[in-house]
Amino acid sequence: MNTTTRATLNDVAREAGVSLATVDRVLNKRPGVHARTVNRVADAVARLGYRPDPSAARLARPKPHRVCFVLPAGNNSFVAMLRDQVTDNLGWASDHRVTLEIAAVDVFDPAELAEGLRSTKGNFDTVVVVAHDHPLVRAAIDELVDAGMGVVTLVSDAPSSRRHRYVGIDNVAAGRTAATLMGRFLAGRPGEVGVVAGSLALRDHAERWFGFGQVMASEFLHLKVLPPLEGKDDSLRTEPLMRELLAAHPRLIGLYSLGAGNRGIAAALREADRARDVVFVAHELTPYARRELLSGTMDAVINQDAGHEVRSALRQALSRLTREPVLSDQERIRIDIYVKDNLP
Amino acid sequence: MNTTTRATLNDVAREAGVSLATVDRVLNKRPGVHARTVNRVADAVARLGYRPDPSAARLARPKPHRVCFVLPAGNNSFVAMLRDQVTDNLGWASDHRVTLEIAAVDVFDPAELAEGLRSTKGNFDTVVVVAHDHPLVRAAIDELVDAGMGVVTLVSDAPSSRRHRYVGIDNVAAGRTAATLMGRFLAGRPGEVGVVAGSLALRDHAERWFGFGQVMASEFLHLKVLPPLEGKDDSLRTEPLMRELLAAHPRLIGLYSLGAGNRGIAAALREADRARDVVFVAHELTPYARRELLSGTMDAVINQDAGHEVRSALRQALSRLTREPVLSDQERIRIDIYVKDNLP
DNA sequence: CTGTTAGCGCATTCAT
DNA sequence: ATGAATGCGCTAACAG
Repeated sequence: MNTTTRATLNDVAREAGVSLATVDRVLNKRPGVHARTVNRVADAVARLGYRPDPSAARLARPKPHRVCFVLPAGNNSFVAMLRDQVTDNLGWASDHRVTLEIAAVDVFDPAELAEGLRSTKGNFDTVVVVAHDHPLVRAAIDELVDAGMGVVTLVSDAPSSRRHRYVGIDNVAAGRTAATLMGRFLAGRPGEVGVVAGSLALRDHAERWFGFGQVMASEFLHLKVLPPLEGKDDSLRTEPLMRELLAAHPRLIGLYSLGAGNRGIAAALREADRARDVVFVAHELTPYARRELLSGTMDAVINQDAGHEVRSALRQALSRLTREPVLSDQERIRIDIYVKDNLP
Repeated sequence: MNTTTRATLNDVAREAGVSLATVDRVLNKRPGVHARTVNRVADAVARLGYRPDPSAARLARPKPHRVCFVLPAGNNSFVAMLRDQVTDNLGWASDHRVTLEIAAVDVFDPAELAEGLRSTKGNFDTVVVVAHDHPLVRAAIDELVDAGMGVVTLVSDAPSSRRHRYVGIDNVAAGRTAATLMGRFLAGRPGEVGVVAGSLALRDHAERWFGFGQVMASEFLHLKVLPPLEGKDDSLRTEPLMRELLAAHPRLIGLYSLGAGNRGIAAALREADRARDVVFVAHELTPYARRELLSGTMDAVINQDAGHEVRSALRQALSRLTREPVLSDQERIRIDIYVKDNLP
């Protein structure tokens, strides 16, 4: 079970018959080393099973890695949770010789996001961004990558950009999960199911809707899914929309809210006195959602753990810089299901 | 957002007007320092907001911390997952100057567990144990604690012992969660619900049963919960039990398996051709449970993440040794719910 | 009771 | 193209 004492850089140097500095050059792929020497060192590394000691590496590193979180501006609860998680990790970051900064941009404006991203160029080693799958944003991301920076997308991906990692959930699967819960909680009752999104132009929202529709159409044919409403993730807009929906659809027995703005939805449900009757499935376990789960207005919440996401983004950002390995198992972001009984 | 450059031990020494060694003595609570000096140093630490650099500390530490995992013997799938997770973390451990060892003992025999625990005394700094809430085991744990070792209970706790931490889920809440899923999936259908445990003498099993009963009795009065069967977590024993149960109860429409031995249960359900009809809720997302979820035999699985548990136990074990802070948020083990759509 | 000193393993000048 | 030397912040052995 024990690993015998690790080989050090010095061991490798001796084994390869070269000096410390040379080994360092080949390990960090710096130029100016003869090909023959490179091989010699590589062999020695392999023979000794050398792995750099991360503690020593950190200690010796003269300047910190700089990472910037580019997060949506505004007072959305989930975004607030992300922001809090970043500040909660300041100590950890400092222990690992990394400095953290947060920038806020308007997510619904791709040009501004792109601009915000570009402005980090040269000032950071890595940027972690809640992206938006839009040409301007993709271009900005690729520009940073070309400049040698690390780019990690968080929560919302830009898959066709050249970002190094995406940290977040599979939103299609999340939509499917919501559908399964909806269908099973409704257990055979026929009727209509409403869907409220923030904006279907947002890739994650579109994906959730897609997954939801997939399962509803194949497994719960007795339920009629209504066309999605778009409330811009804003309670002030979702509330009237929801009020109309309820008035127009007396047979509505289920509601899937795949974005934010849930306070408005809950308010309309209560006003119509249908909060208990309608099965309400939403996303993100905010303090507010927690209360609604306990009150019985919400029946299930699909969640992505903001803390886990921020830590994972940090670990992956670092691993690119230090080539420390990551345990892929630990970095997989789960699709959490919460009901009133398993709240953390 | 940035932390200014951290104060070092040397800064503290200078600020307090003493030497490095004295500061070290104070910080590590070693004896032989005048009370006045202790205060001087403490003040300097506070004034400078000093936090030790964990990398430097690890690098300088001459010998590794030794931690021993005392896990149940046998071929239970969940225990196999725990074991695998320990070996998966060997690299991490080595990076943190800790050595890992695994010992296997028979969980169902408290005397053997106690003996196994005692045998680690002096050979390890910390032991992580899947405990058993039994007087002999509690005594053995307390003995290790008295000897200055760290003790972390994993998955199964011994609450009245003096263990430093418990890493695992709230099993009462897990039972309640199972009941809510059962009740809602059954959605008003009246009938009987069976319960299969490993042994109600095991505290975690008893707690799950308790939580399950709580919710069933208060929220789903149309469902009749049958007395629990005990299958020793063994498919060879659960299968015949289950076969009898099905024969005796044609109105059985739900089954909660709160321990292991699920293969036997599924086999009996299939044999009686009632796998699709009975709502089957079980624990632990083993490779086997995964398949049954996809096949539709199992309807939901309550899980505790073995990887998360092992890493958390490790971090907490280390934090006691190095007094590095832990993010409590990160150490909370979630009660995961899996359906066929959100499988990792 | 308190101070001095020598590394831990690596990154990085500065020489050669 | 390669090597020697210095120091990161801390622990622990050794001197006073």
